[in-house]
Amino acid sequence: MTAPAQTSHTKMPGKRRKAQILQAATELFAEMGYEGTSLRDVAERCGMTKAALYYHFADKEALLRSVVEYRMTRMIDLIETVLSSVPEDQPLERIRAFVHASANHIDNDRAGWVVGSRIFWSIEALKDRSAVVELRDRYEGLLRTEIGKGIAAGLLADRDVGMMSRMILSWLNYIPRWHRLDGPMSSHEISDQFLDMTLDGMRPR
Amino acid sequence: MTAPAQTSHTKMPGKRRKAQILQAATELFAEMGYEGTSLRDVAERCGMTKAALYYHFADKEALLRSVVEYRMTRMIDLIETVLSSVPEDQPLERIRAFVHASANHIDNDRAGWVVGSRIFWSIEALKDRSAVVELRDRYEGLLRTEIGKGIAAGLLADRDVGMMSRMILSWLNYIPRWHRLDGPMSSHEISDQFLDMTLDGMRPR
DNA sequence: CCCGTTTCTGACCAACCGGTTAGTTTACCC
DNA sequence: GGGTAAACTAACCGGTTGGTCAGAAACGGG
Repeated sequence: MTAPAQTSHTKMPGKRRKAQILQAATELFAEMGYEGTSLRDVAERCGMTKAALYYHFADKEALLRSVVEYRMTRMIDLIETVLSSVPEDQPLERIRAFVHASANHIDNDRAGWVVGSRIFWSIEALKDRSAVVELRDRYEGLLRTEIGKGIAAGLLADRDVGMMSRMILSWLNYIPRWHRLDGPMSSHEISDQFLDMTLDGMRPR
Repeated sequence: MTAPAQTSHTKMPGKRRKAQILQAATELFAEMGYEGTSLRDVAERCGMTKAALYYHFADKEALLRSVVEYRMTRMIDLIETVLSSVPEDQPLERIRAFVHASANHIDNDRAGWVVGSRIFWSIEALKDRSAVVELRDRYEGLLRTEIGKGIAAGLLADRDVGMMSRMILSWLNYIPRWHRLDGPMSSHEISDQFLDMTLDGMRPR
């Protein structure tokens, strides 16, 4: 439901055009699903022909991969930047920073989040996920590292790191499923509450 | 990767045929996605013609709705049965029973879970979700009720019931994303660990 | 044994899909 | 201002899609 974003009737430099295509594809994939989106739809939203898409991307799968890689890369960069401003020896604060940055990304680029976290992984027949797998591992690794440090420092209980990180990532990924952007709370606040609940537990302390 | 399930070359009574179609559609939707599954695929797996599907179901959307409604109804019945054998005044045990029953269902009918929890809700263009929405509300209501009782009894911290139930449901729904059925742990054990972690928190007690 | 109902088939439809090709327009550099 | 590379278009391809329809086969009760 975003603006058509068609800015001119003339040609565009490759970089800007590619970004525009990625944006349109992101929105459409999130809205209609991968198989539910036709390349004609994508082209039309960019104000050009389907054939022109094939000048920029090899095929539909490459477009999907590009969408996800682009978004994941930006998000990882952002999180690494944010983390670099939190002291190394405060893993709990670093975990909170990780969660906040992810939540902000959910609010700022919901379509991208949907494509990257739900759609991409539900295409069974997709070939060559390797690049995205690597990015996902790096993203999750950022969280796991801090959890490990938290356990070592005695700030977290000595449980399985994988289970702990999966728990955080699961409610993070679940947010767009029920949270409305026009609602009273931002994903940032929500993630804050979830993290407190996860750290302290549901039982009374 | 299940057997063709074609049992006879003759006709079938409506009830049995419908169940067979639902099973085939469930597996294919889970494997290939909704748009990625053609009605010809479904018909072929049932050993009949696509046209015959239209004798049993109005259209593709009705088939999807039936798949999800059928599965949700069975699951709710199962959970209500299980809950009826746990004392009313032990909400924490009842929450655990809810979680276990859901986890068992994830293991026993993974395809159904994928369709009902991931695929169905990601089809933006789907009309008339009302019946499934009602079933989902009833399912979630079972959990919320017990959480509310737990808070009232002082067994749970006085936090928002909605947030608490969403937290449990999020890691429950996230399990099929990373858990392999041939792995060392069952979803039952995993859900047990997650519930402990959710109740006690990640901080040392 | 016949008849009405249930269950199913085969052929067909318009629309749409991802992808290709041959050729055209635009931008930019010298 | 001519040439060259980047960016694009129009037309087309075989194949598939969800959905329809007229009629045939199997079934069950009388």
